[in-house]
Amino acid sequence: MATSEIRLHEGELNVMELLWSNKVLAAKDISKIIKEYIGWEKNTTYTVIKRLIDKGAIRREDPGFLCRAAISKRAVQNIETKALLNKLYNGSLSTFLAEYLKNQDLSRAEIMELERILNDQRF
Amino acid sequence: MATSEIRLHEGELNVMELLWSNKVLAAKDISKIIKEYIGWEKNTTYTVIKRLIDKGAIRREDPGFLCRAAISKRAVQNIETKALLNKLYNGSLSTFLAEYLKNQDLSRAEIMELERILNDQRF
DNA sequence: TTTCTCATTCTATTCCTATAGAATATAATA
DNA sequence: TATTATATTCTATAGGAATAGAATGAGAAA
Repeated sequence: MATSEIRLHEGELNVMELLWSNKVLAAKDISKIIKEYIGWEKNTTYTVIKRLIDKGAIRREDPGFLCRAAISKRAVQNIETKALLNKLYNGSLSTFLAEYLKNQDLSRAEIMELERILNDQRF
Repeated sequence: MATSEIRLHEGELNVMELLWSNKVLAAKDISKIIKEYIGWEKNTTYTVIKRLIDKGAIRREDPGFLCRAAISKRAVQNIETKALLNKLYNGSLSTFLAEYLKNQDLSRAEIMELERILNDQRF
């Protein structure tokens, strides 16, 4: 169903991030920006935009070849996060967190920050 | 440098999971097990094993075409997790957690479980 | 309206993944 | 040892991703 299955790759996210921060952008402007920041030739960007339209991640509006995100960053985060949890952590956030803490080792301040985040959530 | 860059895909993880739970397995046995559980033809499994050897994720020992994981599950978890955090959460676990809590909504019990995990870490 | 420039689309290459058939080598057995 | 079965390697197809050159179309300027 619609947005629920859209997986985005690194390259595609370059474009989507732009659209998430700017409501609407013309394809030509996207290609200019990406040329400047990432170095892609304009054609590369157009190809990626096309793929994103095909995937349903971008809506095209004419005239002007305006692009608008058709999927929110939040949705993409959910999809990708779920994918990672399923792939390596039994689908479980607790497992994820426990492993993460074991593997990295966070400063006391960082841990407190996480606790604060959890607390905020509590109510 | 060595294991630090190894990205593994769904299909490859099927094989790695087996090696992470069983120290050593002969390629032929892996292919039997995967045939049974996932349905891949043996050749498919051999191809994937080969790729994993090339990538440095599996070490082959002969005679017997024995396979042994050359990268730990923990390392793979780290790599993939870091990739996700960079990709969508500014590389930050706090951002990740905050967003996750906003997006899903966990039961009080689940949140307490997370707090417990954080506390355990504290010392 | 001709020319030029920029925007857009088409086509193509390389590489990786998924998948497996065909071929060969090796081991088991008759 | 000749035969059969199983293990292993080789080769191949389709499809997706990254990347961009070439061709075309449309608007601006002369």
